[in-house]
Amino acid sequence: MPKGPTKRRPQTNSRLLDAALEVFAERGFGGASVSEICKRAGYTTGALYSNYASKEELFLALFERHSRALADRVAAAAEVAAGSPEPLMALAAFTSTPDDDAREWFLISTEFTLHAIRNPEFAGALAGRDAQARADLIEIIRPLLGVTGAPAEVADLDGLLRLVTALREGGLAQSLVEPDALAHGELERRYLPSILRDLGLTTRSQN
Amino acid sequence: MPKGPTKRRPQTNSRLLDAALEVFAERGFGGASVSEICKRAGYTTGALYSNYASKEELFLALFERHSRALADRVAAAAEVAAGSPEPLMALAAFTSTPDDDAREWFLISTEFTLHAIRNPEFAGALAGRDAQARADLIEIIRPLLGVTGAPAEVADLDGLLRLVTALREGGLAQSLVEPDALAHGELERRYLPSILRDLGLTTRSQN
DNA sequence: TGTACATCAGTGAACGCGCGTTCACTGATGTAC
DNA sequence: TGTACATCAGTGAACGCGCGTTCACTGATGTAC
Repeated sequence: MPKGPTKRRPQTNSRLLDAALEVFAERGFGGASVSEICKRAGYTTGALYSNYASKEELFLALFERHSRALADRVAAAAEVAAGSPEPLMALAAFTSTPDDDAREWFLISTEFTLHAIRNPEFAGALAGRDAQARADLIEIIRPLLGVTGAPAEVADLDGLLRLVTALREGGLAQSLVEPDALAHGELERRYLPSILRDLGLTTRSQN
Repeated sequence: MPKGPTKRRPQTNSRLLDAALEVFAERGFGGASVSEICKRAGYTTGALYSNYASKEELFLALFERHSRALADRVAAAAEVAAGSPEPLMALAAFTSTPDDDAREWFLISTEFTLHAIRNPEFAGALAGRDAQARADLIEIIRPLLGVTGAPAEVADLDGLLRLVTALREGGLAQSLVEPDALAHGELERRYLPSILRDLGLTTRSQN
């Protein structure tokens, strides 16, 4: 006599979320249909409503999972940055997504951003998550700067990370619209060094 | 016996486009309903189909009108920049939208971007328009640089304008999600001067 | 200037379709003995 | 270890609703005379 969730529940759940990611990315929240999501996940629509109260709740659950994935990437970035001669540039490059899921990652992130701008209650959640990600990155960066003697106290690192985020998202939009005109990460590679130099944050090397 | 479009046609058309702008911005393409657009414009749904073949054609017409508006802003920016001691910064600030329609402008632009990423045929149209806008801006910038003796030939102005665009769009996304955390145009004001200086493009003043 | 009337511009009811959601159900799960 | 059976997890048909689109129509427009 089962008393709690069974073993297959989490699997069903994650398949639904995988499918939701695909369909929301490809058609947008309004354009995505519940039945297409379920079909792609290999279930009937009832399965979705056995797991979530509504299409919007599924969307919010996807946001939660996406947020955990972001936190994982941030953590992974720590290791890469620590071993690099130019930790800030390494972080900027690594926090960017690998090329093959850049498209889906951008589409769903943008969907979250639009949802936030249209729904102030949700904006708080998105802002909080992004602030947390920046705070985690700062924890990584600060000691690296200390080690190399950069003037960590003058730098508004949070502002700098906002800049990197804007550059990444804005650049990605252009890259995805015109893949041949602008390579992924091109803007960061090209213009970030000027800024880091100007802020006195270039740490170990100088090219 | 009228033989072509009548006088009231263009007015109907522009009211439909006004309403479409509002509703597409607020609900997204998939979430916007044709009947809400028509109601807001003060017509019945038949009026829309007397002017456009489908919801998507209306969306594309809105894109065309938006593109003309962008060209107008670029032209207006020329005059402001010419009279400024720091023409590049003035351009960056002016090409940014006035605060009150920043939100709607961002939402609809993002809707266009998403549509482009999902529909390669449309991506060409969007890329072409943006390339034209950058080319027009370069026409404005180049003589200003010449006059002040900056090394215009070393600068990849098109790339620089891509950077400004990314900064504006990426910054706007953050400002609109968290209005109190980041002011409109803050990133440009704060970080562009470093880059211009680094590229040798600061022209008349230096603060 | 005024009227006739062909053409144009919107009306508004109706269309079928696919949407998000519900629910009575069947089969799977896994604990208790 | 095996069986009984309470609970859980999905099924799949059905729901009403609002969607995008169509079309026969009425009234507005504006040219011709």
